[in-house]
Amino acid sequence: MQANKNFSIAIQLCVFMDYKGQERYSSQELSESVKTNPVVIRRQLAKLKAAKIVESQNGPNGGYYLAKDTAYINLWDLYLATREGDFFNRPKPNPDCVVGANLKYLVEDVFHDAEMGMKPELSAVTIKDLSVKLDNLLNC
Amino acid sequence: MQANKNFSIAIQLCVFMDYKGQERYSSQELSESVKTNPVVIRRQLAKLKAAKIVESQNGPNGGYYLAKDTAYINLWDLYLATREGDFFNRPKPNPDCVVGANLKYLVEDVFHDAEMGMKPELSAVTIKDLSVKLDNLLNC
DNA sequence: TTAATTGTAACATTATTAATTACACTATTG
DNA sequence: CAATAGTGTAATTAATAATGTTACAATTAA
Repeated sequence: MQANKNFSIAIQLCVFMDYKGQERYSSQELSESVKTNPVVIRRQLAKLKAAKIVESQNGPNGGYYLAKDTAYINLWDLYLATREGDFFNRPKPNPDCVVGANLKYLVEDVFHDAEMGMKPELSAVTIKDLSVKLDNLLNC
Repeated sequence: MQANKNFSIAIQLCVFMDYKGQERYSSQELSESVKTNPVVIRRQLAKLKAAKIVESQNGPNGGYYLAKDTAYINLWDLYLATREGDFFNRPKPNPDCVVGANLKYLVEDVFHDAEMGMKPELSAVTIKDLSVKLDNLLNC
């Protein structure tokens, strides 16, 4: 269950689109950056579109592009856009065991709080920050 | 890759051992609580043993037991004990793409910080807290 | 000495994830 | 307005990862 691999892929796609200065990117181009299939990328981008982080244009010369200034796209935005299901997985509730039956209720608050504990750290970093960092990295 | 399901299982095992007041628990008993195979449980418990959270005794009437007062076992302890690999998964570095090749370096700091952002929340909750909460839940 | 237990490796199975194929839909361009 | 290059997404297949199982050695209590 590497659901959160999609989070990293989303980051990579956004940094890629920011760093290269093109107007639009086809799912084919983007898939080469991540080394995967264009359809996989389109599925990821569908989530980012739903979160208003990217937009797309159909037809020839179409493709994807960032919907706003990358100084206003932070990693928490991408985290939420790609998040799915529960943050921490749990075994299925077990009705034959008082603990197994109720674990969900015991941990739901603290799991939620733990997840929210990441928000300040992830919010503090934007795609632009990462592009700049990449630039510095390459000029050394 | 739901590696963190093991975290929930570890919590369940510890609460189970605290809540029921037995001296020892066989992997068989514990596996029934989680509805899994005893060997799976022994593998989890091996990690908790390495972290000095549980101990075990071989032979007849042997089994597992908590190594210390549950007021001194918190969820961050269990998180660390069951943690494996990277917190956020990433696609494999792609040498053919400047972004894909360097993503790791771009995100390692913020991913680490995000993970540490959970520490205060998880440290604040002990196994004893959860046992008490379970008790309250059942007496309503 | 027997039986009940942990410890762990090797293997099998299942479930999840990712890749692929296929094709409808859209929009640009000649 | 036809051809083309793209997105959108469903259905299927393949690959991978997670989990479960078997087997057996080591340990220890009775």
